[in-house]
Amino acid sequence: MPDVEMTPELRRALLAWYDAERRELPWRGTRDPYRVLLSEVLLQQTRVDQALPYYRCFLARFPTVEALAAAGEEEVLEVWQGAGYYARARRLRQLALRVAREGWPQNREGLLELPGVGPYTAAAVASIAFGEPVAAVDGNVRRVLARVHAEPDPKPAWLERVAGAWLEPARPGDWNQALMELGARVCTPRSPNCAACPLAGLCRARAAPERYPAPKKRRAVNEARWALVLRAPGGVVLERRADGELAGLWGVPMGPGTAPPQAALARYGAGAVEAAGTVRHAFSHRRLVVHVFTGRAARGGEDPGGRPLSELDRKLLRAAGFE
DNA sequence: AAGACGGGGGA
DNA sequence: TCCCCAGTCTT
Repeated sequence: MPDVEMTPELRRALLAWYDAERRELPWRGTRDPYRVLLSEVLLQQTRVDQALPYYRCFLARFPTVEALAAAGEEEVLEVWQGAGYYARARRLRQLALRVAREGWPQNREGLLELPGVGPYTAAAVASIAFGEPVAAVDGNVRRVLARVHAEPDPKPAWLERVAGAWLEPARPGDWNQALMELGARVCTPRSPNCAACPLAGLCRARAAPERYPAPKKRRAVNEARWALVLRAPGGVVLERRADGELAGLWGVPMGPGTAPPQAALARYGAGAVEAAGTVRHAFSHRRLVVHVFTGRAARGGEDPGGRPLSELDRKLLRAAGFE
């Protein structure tokens, strides 16, 4: 079957739908590459509603790319804490250092070289901030194109070709956002509202939209951990997590297994510890069951409010009686 | 090509 | 519960 052709009428219909129905978001209507980029990075694997407060706080704290470049990593994580995918924040700071030094790249190709900027973000920023006629394909666009073509397994090269053919070169930024907005508001993963869809007339998946794209299976792995919440003179014993999981954030001592080994207790100068229940926490591909233990340490200790913490560590502190 | 990386919300 | 999200980087 040939690709579905995007006609001028349908293009107008989608753009009209976008103009009328789009949400008013703080990053709409700006062409400042810093703001556009920040919104795109925040929206990587994150829903609009969740990203919104972070966008405001981040911009209030770091109004310009120069301000961000001047900040320390921990300052940046402080604002990002709770948003997840913390590598985004660290890469954004690296990006700022480079842009403050060398200036903004002027096209998709150049943006692609920046840390944390992949094919989607490069195309999104290039089209929205620079007006470059390039298609941005995210999860929403992927779903819309797969459904319109009844394509169960849309591959990147195929998406690139079809999205490029559909692009409205006169309004590339609006066109990309219109397609994404359609995916987010109408052509949703489950229960799409086909009756409200401006593209319904040409959609080949009308009979069974939820079959496209075919869901991929992933496995969840349960994992046992122990965690130590130790009261100490200065507050609670916290350490900075190394590279890997939750890298750069602070948290309570934690390790594999259902109880801390003696060596761990000795390391923090903790005597007897007491079981304080379990905390469950889901990561992308893992489900943690964390056995929490409380006790006292002779030295050390920090105020948890003064360090960037993940939601997991907040749960652990709550389980141990810290609010 | 596959795995790692957070957290939240909808069904 | 399970699934997915305005993805990117590393093996």
